[in-house]
Amino acid sequence: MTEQASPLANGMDDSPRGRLLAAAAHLFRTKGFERTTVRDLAQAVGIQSGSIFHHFKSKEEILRCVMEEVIHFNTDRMKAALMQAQSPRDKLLALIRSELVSINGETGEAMAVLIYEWRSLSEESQRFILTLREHYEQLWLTVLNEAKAAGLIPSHVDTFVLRRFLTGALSWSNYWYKPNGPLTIDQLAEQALSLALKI
Amino acid sequence: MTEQASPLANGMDDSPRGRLLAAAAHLFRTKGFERTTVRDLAQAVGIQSGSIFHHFKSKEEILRCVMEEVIHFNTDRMKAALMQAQSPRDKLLALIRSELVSINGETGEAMAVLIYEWRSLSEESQRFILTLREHYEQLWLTVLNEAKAAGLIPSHVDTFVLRRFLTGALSWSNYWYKPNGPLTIDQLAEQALSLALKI
DNA sequence: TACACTACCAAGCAAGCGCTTGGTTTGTAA
DNA sequence: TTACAAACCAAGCGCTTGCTTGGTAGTGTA
Repeated sequence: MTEQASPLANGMDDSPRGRLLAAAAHLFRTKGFERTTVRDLAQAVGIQSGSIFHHFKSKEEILRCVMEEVIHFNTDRMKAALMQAQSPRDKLLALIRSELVSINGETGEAMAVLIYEWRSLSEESQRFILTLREHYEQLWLTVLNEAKAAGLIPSHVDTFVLRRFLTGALSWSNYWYKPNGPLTIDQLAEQALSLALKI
Repeated sequence: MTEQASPLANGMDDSPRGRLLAAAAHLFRTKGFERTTVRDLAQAVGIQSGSIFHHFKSKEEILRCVMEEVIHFNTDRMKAALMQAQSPRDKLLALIRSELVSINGETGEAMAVLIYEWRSLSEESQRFILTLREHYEQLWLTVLNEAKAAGLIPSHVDTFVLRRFLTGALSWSNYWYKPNGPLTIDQLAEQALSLALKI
């Protein structure tokens, strides 16, 4: 019977831990992980820097948690979007739209952290996060292969390569797309779909 | 009468300064700018950390010089490639090929630094580097618009958006493409061209 | 009332950081 | 041989970093 209005569900709620994660996503995105100090983070939520370590055992654990939360949340969102779609074309549009919303919507900062702060994770954390991403990527490949089987993608196009092109193209939108600009997310998704399909 | 075999011409030659820039490109790429210390850099070229500041006045200046060198070198390469091409299709392929070589060839590490270490530049350096990039981007837009006029790109596709999709798609290859893998740069360029064109 | 638990503060430690300083070596050329 | 600049070393300064420590206020439970 619990209500959850927060964009990141159980992960970034109004608890002290949740507020720390939300502030971390913002600071890691704008300043970068290395340039963000635990003192910056503490100031952002109004506590002393030492108090952070009551909630997380290290600065790196905060980074890992931000990434973990955003993967879980956006994988769920993508699955939900996929369930609403029937045709291969609609399914692919759903994936593209979903990923663009992840990148440019409320979870955009955390997504940018996931994509661009990878190096700052320990090797152990990298392996952990990678296993979470694999499931997400499998959904993409399945839909792309369906679209190819349906003749929407030319036979000479490699779907692995296509997915990687799309990963780059869509994630890059984080650097230039302005939600309040002349282009809506839906229009952007249509442009991306016409990039992926030959029709 | 001077001969230049070095990939980065006058910028990253065998001078102490050139060796520092080459080592910096490698370290900034693999560890990130912030995680790379001047002591790391000094060790890589076999000098004391303090001696670095005989060649550069700050660590940030080293980053700026790496970016400056790689832009100059790759803009020149792209112009040369463009001169060899005639048709709009060949021109676009030349641009794509040239950018993929920049990203995955000898200048790959420096290109990755240019793309992903942007935030570590001072605002003043950002403005400076941005003016260098503008010329490069103008070449791209001209060719894309020619291709659109020739009917190679559908009229509903925005060439600004297309260029940004391509920027992301091509630069992302730095993260996954393996030069010694099953795919050659030329094959990758063909896949990217078939992404951009509807033919 | 006693106990346990969460959340936090105030203070500071050990290590690492970019960078400076004063002086020494090395190569070049008159 | 002398002169001079480029290249470099050895030492360390002042500061910031992530994190630790010992203790306290507030809240819920028995």
